[in-house]
Amino acid sequence: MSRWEPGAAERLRAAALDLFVEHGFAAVTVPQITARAGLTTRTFFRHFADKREVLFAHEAALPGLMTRFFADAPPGLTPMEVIVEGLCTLVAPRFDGLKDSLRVRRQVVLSDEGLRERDLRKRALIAEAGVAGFRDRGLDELSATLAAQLAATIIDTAAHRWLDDDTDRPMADVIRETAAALTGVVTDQAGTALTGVVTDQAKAGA
Amino acid sequence: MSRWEPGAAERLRAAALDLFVEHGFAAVTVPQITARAGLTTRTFFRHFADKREVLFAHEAALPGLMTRFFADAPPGLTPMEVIVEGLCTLVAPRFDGLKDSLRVRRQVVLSDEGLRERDLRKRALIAEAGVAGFRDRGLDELSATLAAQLAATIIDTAAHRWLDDDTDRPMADVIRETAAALTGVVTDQAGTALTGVVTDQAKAGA
DNA sequence: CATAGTGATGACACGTCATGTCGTCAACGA
DNA sequence: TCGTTGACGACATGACGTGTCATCACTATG
Repeated sequence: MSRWEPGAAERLRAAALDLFVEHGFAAVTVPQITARAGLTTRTFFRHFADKREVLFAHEAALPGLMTRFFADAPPGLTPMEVIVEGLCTLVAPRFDGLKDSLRVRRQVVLSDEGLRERDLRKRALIAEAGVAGFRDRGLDELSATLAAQLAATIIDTAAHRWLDDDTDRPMADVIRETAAALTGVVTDQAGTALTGVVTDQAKAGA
Repeated sequence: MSRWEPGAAERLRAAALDLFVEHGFAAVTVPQITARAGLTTRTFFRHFADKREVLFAHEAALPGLMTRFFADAPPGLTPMEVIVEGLCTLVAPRFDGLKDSLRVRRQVVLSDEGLRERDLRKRALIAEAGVAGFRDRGLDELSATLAAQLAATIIDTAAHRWLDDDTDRPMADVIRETAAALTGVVTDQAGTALTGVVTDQAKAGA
């Protein structure tokens, strides 16, 4: 038997999320969180760098996965194909089936400026990881940077659309639809052939 | 004669930048800044919401300008044309001729996690403003969101490339080049005009 | 000239965040 | 058995950020 109850980090995370939903992020103090989890303030900062991080630690592994997936994707795929495949493979499974809890988390994040900032930093870390992957594929620095930014834009936009959607559409579909729409905007087909193109691609993908 | 020396905000900004360059952002305290500017701590927070904001307040007007420019651009232009014209008109003049001071500022921002976060938040505010403009142009919500994200990606990437460039190339040129490269990545011409390597690999794979 | 209002600043107090340091105690291995 | 490791508690500290009130030049109005 251990001297302390196990799972300190997870208890802190759960306690923090509950309190954030109940009182709002800014109104909750770290001592309140640790009191509910049965720990001390100092222990909170041993597990999380700051009060915000408790809402983002769960996705710490994503950047590394992105780099490897982009770098190892079959040669011959276009950048957009690599992006869509990578996001559907790595990201979509982290969304499907978790819509309710992710909606709660998003509401908390959007309610606080500081949390929005941290959210954007996490997205930027994913993009930086993507740059490394595309560089390993042989893309020049500029193309790799832009491709990684596009990936970040697609996952971000798709995530919001998926969370706003009330059907059970799988995240991978939304990702493909968003990528197609982005191609349309860049090539100036915005709104013209959009609907038809998207459904065809979505059906092909499913 | 005034009771206090005029230009309190500008004095604070200059003092802060000097100290940040000299000691690093984290090592500088607000009382140090205000002491150099001949003011009190409380006055600093009357002019800037927090310690980071002193490095970003100068671009507070950009989002509003972006919204109006995008919304008022001549009808018939494609989204990418609107983006490039808007950025060249509104943003490029804020760069040309200021390369040295902007390089100093970038170095400070990149040296601190918190400043990077704030930087990303400012970019996101520009993107949000862009969405409003494209919506006013008649684009659907998804296309407007993606177009605004593309604009943010282009300005961000172009700014870094311009700062890394040692020639006197005007910012507008870099913006156009970056936009063209982005179109190339999306339509899979990445490297065609740049290296030629990737295209060969793609053709071999396909 | 007198008076009241406005607005930027100084002065002070306070709560929270974040970190450094040291002590405690269980678990583990030689 | 004994030393090491690692998670946590306890305490102290400094900086951040905010609320509140007083001060004093400037301005408008009569």
